[in-house]
Amino acid sequence: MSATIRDVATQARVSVATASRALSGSRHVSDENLRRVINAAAKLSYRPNLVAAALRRQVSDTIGLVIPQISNPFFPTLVESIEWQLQSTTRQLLLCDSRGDAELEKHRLQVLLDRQVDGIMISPCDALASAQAVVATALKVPLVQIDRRITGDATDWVGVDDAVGMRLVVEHVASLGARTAVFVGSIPTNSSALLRLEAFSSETAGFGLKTSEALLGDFTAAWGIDAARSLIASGRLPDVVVCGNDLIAIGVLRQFLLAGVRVPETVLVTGFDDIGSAELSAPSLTTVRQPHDAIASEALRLLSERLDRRDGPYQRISMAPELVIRESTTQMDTLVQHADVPSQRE
Amino acid sequence: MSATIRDVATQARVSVATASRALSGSRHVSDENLRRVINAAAKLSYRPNLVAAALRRQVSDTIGLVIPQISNPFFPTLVESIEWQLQSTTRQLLLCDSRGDAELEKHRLQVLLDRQVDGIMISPCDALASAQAVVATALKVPLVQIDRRITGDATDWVGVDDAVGMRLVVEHVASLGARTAVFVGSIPTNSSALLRLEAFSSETAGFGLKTSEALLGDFTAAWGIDAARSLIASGRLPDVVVCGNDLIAIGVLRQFLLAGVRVPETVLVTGFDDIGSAELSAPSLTTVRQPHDAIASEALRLLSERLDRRDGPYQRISMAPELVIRESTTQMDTLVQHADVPSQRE
DNA sequence: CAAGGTCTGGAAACCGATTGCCATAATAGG
DNA sequence: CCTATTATGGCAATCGGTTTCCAGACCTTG
Repeated sequence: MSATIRDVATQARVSVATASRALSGSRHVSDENLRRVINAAAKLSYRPNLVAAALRRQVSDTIGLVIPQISNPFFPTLVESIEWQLQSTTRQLLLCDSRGDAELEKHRLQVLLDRQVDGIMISPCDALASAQAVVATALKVPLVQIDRRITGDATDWVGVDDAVGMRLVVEHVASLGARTAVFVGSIPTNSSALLRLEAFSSETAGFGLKTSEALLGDFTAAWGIDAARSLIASGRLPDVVVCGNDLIAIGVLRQFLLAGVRVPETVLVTGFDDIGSAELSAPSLTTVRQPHDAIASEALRLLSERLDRRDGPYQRISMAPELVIRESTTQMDTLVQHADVPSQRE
Repeated sequence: MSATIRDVATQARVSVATASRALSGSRHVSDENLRRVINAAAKLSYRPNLVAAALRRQVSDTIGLVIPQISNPFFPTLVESIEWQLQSTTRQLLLCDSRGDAELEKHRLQVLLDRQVDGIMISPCDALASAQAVVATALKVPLVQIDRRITGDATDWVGVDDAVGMRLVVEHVASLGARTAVFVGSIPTNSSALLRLEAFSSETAGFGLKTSEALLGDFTAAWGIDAARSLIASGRLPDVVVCGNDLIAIGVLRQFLLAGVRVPETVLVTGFDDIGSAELSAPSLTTVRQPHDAIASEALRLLSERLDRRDGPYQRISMAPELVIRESTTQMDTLVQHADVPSQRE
């Protein structure tokens, strides 16, 4: 097997304590011994066993990340930011996908605790059903919620300001002259779904837009397609379809295209998140850009603060998002080319 | 702090050995003692420290996964499959993103080894530059390459059969009457890029398609956009643009749409991978579907086989993909609606 | 009834690091 | 010159489990 610190110590003719100190620099050792230990370690290609170190130090240099679904394209970008920023520390990421199932999520949290993670970042899949487990976990280990959060204010949280994002959207479409709007979102079991829905209601009221009943499903393109189909079937399209996230919006765009409903000429469409395909859809999608990097770095900052001070008041950091205006709310030259295509509906 | 097995033993009035055996079931203990240990553990809400167990058992129940880039939408689906299948074992996933950088990748592998992972799954970012580190790592721990692989046959591998996939594509477009084809792919630094490029050449030759020089960049939509722009600028569009992956194809579609080049009427476009947005693009994309779940389960099977038998011949498992025919190579009713739009070219 | 086997429990070693504590040497201060 | 302080090294405890080894009880079997 591979060399242990005992082998290094023997080879360097010093005690294990000295070898350990020389390698970790935790205390000063004489130049002579330092040199011998370094050489011995190199000669044996010594690599410290991090499991053993974790056991003794009671610090695993590992943080757990629990997300609802990695295949929802919003999360990979977030994971990427987190993973990248972690990489500059010595910490490593233990990834868990809860599949949107609070029971499974609870189990995952338990396993992370058993593995002695130093901290946990979680985007709880359900504002209510996740609450108990998240709170219980937060009592045992530094925990920061990210993006989504449970109801109540039991832990640190960092995410986008959904209300501001929705305001930007509504303000924008109102300025384009939209008078009627409909919200296509997700059933509000998680905080993002709920906050966006609420913000849509209050902002449309504020800007004097007429709304009809929101269509609620889940955060998938498939639901966007269904919703668009019902809207078309209802025979009354609003001026703007405001979607709860980009996936839904892309589904809506897709279905409108198939049905010959022209976007943005006949109806405007907006999304939320700014996932990669938002700028590649046809038409490209006006949406609210989430500041992943900033969210990731704030989350890590909160986590390390908690490591230093386990008590202290909880913080909620909501980051202002940015509106990205694209074709789905703009008359573009290229789309004008198709202006002679007969519209399916008035 | 939380209870240890010593506390449980004391509470149950048995030795730690008995407590351990009762809880793990590694040896039979009397009904009476079993009952007492179970009760004591429940009473103290005992949870075993998995770090300690890992140190003693020399098994961490952790496997490392190294991928080139989590934000490339192909990988999240793969990660999801792996993570999900792992979940039914007791193992956990340590995720590493190499950012397409062989040096970083090497460092990540080293850290995984230091953490005593039981096995590693890696999609090497560079067929040549990754080779040394991958081979060296495979000597120390069971390792299976997944999707991409290094040149040479040093380790187990499981992935899609790129050649078959490309044959399906070429066969399909040839059957639609395409006579000229151009490949838009990635510079062949990784195996997927190389194998698809090579297969394109041989299959087009086999089916008697004329090709012009391949356009090579990277596996991004941005490159697809660039490539499409050059194709248009060159003034001679082929009958079909075969792309190295879906992201590129989506970029190509996007640029063609902007430029008024009609797909599939004027030119056919195909992708590879079948990422989520392939069926949502406009037009939806004909592509080659990767069997993620099968790849993931085979990879895990190979890994456990290696855990049992460290030696033994290396296996390469290539899974046959499936062709998914969509609008980008089919005349669809909805697109016929636009038939009166003047074509931009000839 | 003796000899061998099976079953169960406990003491202690062990995994591989880190670190508290003590001993010794060297240096400084009075 | 003697004491106080600092620098350095090593022994051994420790983290929290698992597992080896041994002992004693009980059971078979010839």
